[in-house]
Amino acid sequence: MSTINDVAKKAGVSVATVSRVINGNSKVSPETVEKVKQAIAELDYRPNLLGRALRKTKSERILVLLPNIANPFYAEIVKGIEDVANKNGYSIMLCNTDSNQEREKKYIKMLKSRLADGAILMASEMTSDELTELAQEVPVVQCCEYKVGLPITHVSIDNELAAYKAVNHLIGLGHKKIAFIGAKNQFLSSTLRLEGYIRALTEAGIEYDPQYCAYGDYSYKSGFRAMKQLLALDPRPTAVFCVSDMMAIGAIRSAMEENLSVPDDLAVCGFDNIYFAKMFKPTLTTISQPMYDLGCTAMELLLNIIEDRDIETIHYIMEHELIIRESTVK
Amino acid sequence: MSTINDVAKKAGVSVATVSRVINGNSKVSPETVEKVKQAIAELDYRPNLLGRALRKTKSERILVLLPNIANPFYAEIVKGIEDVANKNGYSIMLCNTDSNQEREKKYIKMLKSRLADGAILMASEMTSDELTELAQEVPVVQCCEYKVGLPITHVSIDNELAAYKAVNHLIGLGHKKIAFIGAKNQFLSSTLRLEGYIRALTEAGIEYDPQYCAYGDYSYKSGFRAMKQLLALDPRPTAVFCVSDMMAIGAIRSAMEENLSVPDDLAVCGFDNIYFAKMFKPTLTTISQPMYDLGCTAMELLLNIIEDRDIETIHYIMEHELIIRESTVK
DNA sequence: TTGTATGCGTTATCAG
DNA sequence: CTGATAACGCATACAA
Repeated sequence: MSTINDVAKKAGVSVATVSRVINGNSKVSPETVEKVKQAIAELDYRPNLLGRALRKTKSERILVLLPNIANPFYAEIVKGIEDVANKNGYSIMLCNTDSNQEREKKYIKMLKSRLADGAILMASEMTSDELTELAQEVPVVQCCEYKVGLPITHVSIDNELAAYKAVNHLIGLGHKKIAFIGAKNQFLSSTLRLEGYIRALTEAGIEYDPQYCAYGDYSYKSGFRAMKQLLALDPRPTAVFCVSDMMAIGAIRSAMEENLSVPDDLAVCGFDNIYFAKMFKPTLTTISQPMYDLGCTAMELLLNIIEDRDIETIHYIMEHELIIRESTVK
Repeated sequence: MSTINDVAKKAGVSVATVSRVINGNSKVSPETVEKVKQAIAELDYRPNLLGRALRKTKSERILVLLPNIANPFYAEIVKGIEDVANKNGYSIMLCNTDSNQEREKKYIKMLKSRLADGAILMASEMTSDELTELAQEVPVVQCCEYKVGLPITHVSIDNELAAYKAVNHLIGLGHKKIAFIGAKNQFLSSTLRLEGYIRALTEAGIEYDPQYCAYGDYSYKSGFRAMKQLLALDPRPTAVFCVSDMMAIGAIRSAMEENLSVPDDLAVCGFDNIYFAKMFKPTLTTISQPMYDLGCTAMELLLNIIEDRDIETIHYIMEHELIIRESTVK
């Protein structure tokens, strides 16, 4: 591995000149440029990014922390992040936390030690205090999940309203016994989606009954199990709103096992609009989050913070959409 | 952001001593240790990883290049990689190349500039020459996809045999007109799976007919389209072997649109055993690759290279399994 | 046991 | 336009 020194020697110039040629922001005579470029080519020299980042205290790199790369929902967001990042000369590196606090801590440590210029956090497991402290020290944007009242820029959708609309759709179809499959965790979206569910019921004069609420962890299996439990209820629910598409698909398979037809015996609504939602039979009614745009926006906000710094905290709410398909309507 | 110098001053010792306390491999008196630890805590000091890596020419970091994080197949491999890496004190960072040569180059550049100690490559777009040169310079292991005859350690399954077994299964069910949905790209697995398909046909005395072969890009949509095309053939195929589960699912939906029943009118076999394969109706017959173990093994081989170096090139073939489900057998 | 000095590979400042 | 040199933050050989 050759260094800038080797190049300088070979070209018969100083390292400063080599650096100038590489970075191209000062005047260097055409002949010297030629000599240096030749030497670089011959030695197959590439600047050491560690040295450069150390010197410039800037790495042109962004960390993206996410709980689970297997979730297609995040994959689409990441695409948006990457496109904006690359357009602006940044590279992004994905950090799979597996919802594991220890792993997340390790990546946060890298971030704090300037391995990257900033980070986008999805579904972070950190406490409010930790987050606040982190955001003071390093450019950070939260995407999708966030905590209320923190001085941290975030982008998300209106989860309460989205759930409200989904459940209203089911009510509009004439359903009275509408179940809910949610998630029991520290995430704000979980609370908000439950609240939206309750508000829609209440406004329609339907009593909210916790018995008709079951909880999972967003996965197919947990949705399957939750639905099993709900279908044992008497009277059986005729519709269910799930806070993730994966759980909704699990719920449908659960109903199928009981020889119930979807949507005739059970209407199912999901959340996220992952692309499997339309590959499925029946195709899935769901809330579509603008995943790609969420990613783009998060990255743009982060760039603002990185480049300006003392910009004010922004809470950005993006539009969602109820997509009606076969799982609720024939 | 405080540095080792700040800590040294605050504790009234030299930076060397601070460094010793942090790394804990030399003798330091208990009292000094205490003083230093106190200073570190008060300043909330964390070593700058760039400086450290630059000095040690070792980063304890691994890059994983993959073409598409949205593909659940890779997600599972990554889990294996991460588990082994973490167990050995390494962190891994995911680089999504999007099958884009330019993006891949950028990440390779980071690797070469010692931002990481090594890399695991999945479905690399690099040429044989580029790969060979890279492997000479940096610890590298290829996972799943590789090129024959290169001096680069890799781990994969026997793709030819797997395809052979899958097609043999279809033949065993009595099918004669067996179609193939493959992928036209530079990857060895594409060629090998086609070869396995041909060998199975030939051994069974069925003539190989290129007309019954269509090609896609592993995606749902491309599988859907390819099947449309094959179903227009006369006589219509009664079975199809697809080189990815996503394409197989697309093929099934295509058949459904033509009011064909799977497996009665068309038997479908996929490849990969992504977990959606068993969520689907009908559940999908497929080849299961040991994804998690592939990841673990790739990482272990990489660690060997990193820690020993002039170890010889290893070509590791792992076991696969034909999993028979509803899409081929009632 | 501790401190001094050097170098990892860059870029930036300051002379010339 | 170019060169010498300091500095980024850290770890280590060598001295004390």
